[in-house]
Amino acid sequence: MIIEGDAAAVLQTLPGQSVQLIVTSPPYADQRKSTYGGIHPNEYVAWFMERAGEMWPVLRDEGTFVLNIKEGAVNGERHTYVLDLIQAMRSAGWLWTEEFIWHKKNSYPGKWPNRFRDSWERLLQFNKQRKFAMYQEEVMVPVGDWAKRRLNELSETDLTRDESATGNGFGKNVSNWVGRDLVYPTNVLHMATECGNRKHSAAFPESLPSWFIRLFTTVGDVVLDPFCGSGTSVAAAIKLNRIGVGIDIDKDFCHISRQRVDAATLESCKLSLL
Amino acid sequence: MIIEGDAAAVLQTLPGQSVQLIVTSPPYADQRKSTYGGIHPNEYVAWFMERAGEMWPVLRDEGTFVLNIKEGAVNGERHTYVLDLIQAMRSAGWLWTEEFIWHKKNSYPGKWPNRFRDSWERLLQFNKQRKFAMYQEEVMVPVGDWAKRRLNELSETDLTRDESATGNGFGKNVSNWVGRDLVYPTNVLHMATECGNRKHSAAFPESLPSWFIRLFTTVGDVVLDPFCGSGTSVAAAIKLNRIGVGIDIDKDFCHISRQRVDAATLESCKLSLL
DNA sequence: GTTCCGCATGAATCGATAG
DNA sequence: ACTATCGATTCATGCGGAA
Repeated sequence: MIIEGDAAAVLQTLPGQSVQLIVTSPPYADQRKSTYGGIHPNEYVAWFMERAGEMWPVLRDEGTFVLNIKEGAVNGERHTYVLDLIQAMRSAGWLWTEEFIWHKKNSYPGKWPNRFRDSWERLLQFNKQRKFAMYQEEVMVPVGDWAKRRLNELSETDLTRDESATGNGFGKNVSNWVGRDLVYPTNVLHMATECGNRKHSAAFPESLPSWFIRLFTTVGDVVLDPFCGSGTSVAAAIKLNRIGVGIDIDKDFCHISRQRVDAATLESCKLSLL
Repeated sequence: MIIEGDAAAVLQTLPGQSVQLIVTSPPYADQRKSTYGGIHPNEYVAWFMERAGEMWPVLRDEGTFVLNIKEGAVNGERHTYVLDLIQAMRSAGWLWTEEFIWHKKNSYPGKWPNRFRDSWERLLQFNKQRKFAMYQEEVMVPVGDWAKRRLNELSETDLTRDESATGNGFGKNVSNWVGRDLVYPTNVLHMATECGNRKHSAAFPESLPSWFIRLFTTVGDVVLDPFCGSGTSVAAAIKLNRIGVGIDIDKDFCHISRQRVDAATLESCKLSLL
């Protein structure tokens, strides 16, 4: 279900304790001006906390809030509004459980005299209480793929400089996994951004919300994205047989989202027949 | 050179404006109690800032301070002392230029009910002013395989995209790209942790300080590690023909460091004969 | 049906120029 | 002096058409 409107208002219409997972990538400060009007970094925390306050009653006590965000560079310095945001969330009662790293393999190109390309984003996990639902087995990784991916990275990057340490550490580590089928992942996720022919400004890849949906919800749970954009998270939820709810203030985005959601629903129907 | 003592005191004995790069992995809060006495997270910022204040006059104006740190989990939550530390550094006049991510490829296995293995650490870059020394070419990495195809015959896209400029950009572009086999890295570093043959309980791999030493200094510059532990950074500096200075409060660590430094110096001497 | 190749496009950032 | 706009720089990916 896609609802058009400001999350601050729409959230008040949702029933309390109904959502198991909020996973969202809100407009970053001073970004996406064309679609969201661009919130100034200095006003961003107040803007966000107003909406986070409405999310609290909607989220189930054992639910989880995953926030994808990254601060930009201003006057040669990283802006601190994300740090302020974490502190503000804690002051409001949220627990800052974890910070995952999304390593974007295809980051935006460019060259500057004082800085390299920004190739990662934060995935902040907040909870209402220390005990929350987590299904770790759902995101386990086949050991074969794990090893293959690591070896790929080895050849691609400057890891060759790390010969001695890599040789010892990696080899030793591999021997630990021999004989196992599945291993638990870490808090570093490697995924490429979507920069294909979609109309919308490329959000995160569907595999990202999909990962957190499998980790923090089970079939039939409600997944909410209060800034759903083109509906990536909602479509991911539906494909995983969760109930996806998306909110966006932009009419065109809502239209795109509904099309994606319908396509995902249809796909789920077909799969259920097999 | 390895100096035994508390960094707060020893730093006062170093000449001003003498250090081009400070790269260090200080004792983490509430960690390594057996060796450093363990600073409580709530006292950590004050403890650190006292020493950072002594680093300021020692560091050259165009120099850089790279800090390797990661907060642990306390009562199911990530502690916020690193966030507080960044804010405190900025209040003291330091510029928070960048946050690199060190992705530890071979973090130790382990399982917790509410958390995956922590596989990354922060590398905070601070500067005294916006203009600082940076030698980006020294850390370039091999280009991806995609380049071979594309550069065989330069596509029209590159031409048209550069046409939007003044028109002479294209010719420049060709000369820059043809035959290129190296590209600039990103702010995500993939390096394995060093396996624990060292006495130091949290040693980072030598490739890590080595990378920053090549990036932020040139031959003959002074590199300082005020919490040098087993001397990894100092040895790395010497192998790169920089002047390495290490400080540590622990006598045994200083002993180990001196042995490593001597070995590195001897190696440099041998190499210079070739 | 595979594989290969051309191609557009990104949550970017800085410095210079213009108002 | 300070803000707003614009040009320049650059790398990895997935899509669609072609071999």
